Amino acid sequence: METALDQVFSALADPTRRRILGMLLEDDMAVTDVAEPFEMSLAAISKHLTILTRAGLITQEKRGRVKWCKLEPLAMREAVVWIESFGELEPLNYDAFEQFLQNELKTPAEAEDGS
Amino acid sequence: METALDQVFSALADPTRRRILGMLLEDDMAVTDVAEPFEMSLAAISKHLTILTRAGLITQEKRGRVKWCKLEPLAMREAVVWIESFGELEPLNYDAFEQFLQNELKTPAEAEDGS
DNA sequence: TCAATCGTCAACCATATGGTTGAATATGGA
DNA sequence: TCCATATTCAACCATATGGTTGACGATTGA
Repeated sequence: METALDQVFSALADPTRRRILGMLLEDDMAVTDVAEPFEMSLAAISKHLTILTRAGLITQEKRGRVKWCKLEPLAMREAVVWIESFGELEPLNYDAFEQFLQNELKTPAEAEDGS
Repeated sequence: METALDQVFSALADPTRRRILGMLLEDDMAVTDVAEPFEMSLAAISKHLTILTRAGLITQEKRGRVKWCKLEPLAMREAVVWIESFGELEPLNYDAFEQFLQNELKTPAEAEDGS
């Protein structure tokens, strides 16, 4: 079984996908616009976007005939946390971790004071 | 051309290699000893170690007939820096994260019932 | 000296990955 | 309605990846 971490790291291992993430930092984008600066087919970019979506690094929402891509930096932070503390995290419960991150992002103040 | 970042991220994308890195956190190890807990051939582990070496995540030094593997955590820094360059990444709430970790590190049963 | 140990190499295999092209499926707008 | 636009699908291709086995070279130690 492929873990979330596997998917995040292998998604980040491709320069095209990292460049796409960098573009999405500016703003949400339509698939066609994401593909525009690349010298490869739209279908190829579409596949890259699927990989980024499965890794949780972006989400895609279809409005009309346009599918908008949005950066989801949460997924990357999981990777950073692993790198920064991979020794201690050995038997990490990823479900609980995900919940922790979700909670923290949703209500930072509440998460801080534990209420 | 494969960048350093490509190599680090794709090296980290494999669970066997992440586990090896975790083992090397404890201490330097001989190739044979690295391979021991895995249910795969020594040759397979040797290949994984080559990949980790090319990514700069470990170094290998041969003393006598034993080749010692040493963790090189600085190589991961480049990856962290790339990820953190994403401005939208809110700084992690380390206090809350610490609490989460403490809870995680208890036995699974304890963590489950929250005691 | 000579067998045992350490680790890699070479050949091979199955599957994954990253790309292509052309057809198909919405949806929007005139 | 009908065409253009947005995106994916399907088939295909070349190469990469992660594993195997068996042979091999280097080194140790009895």
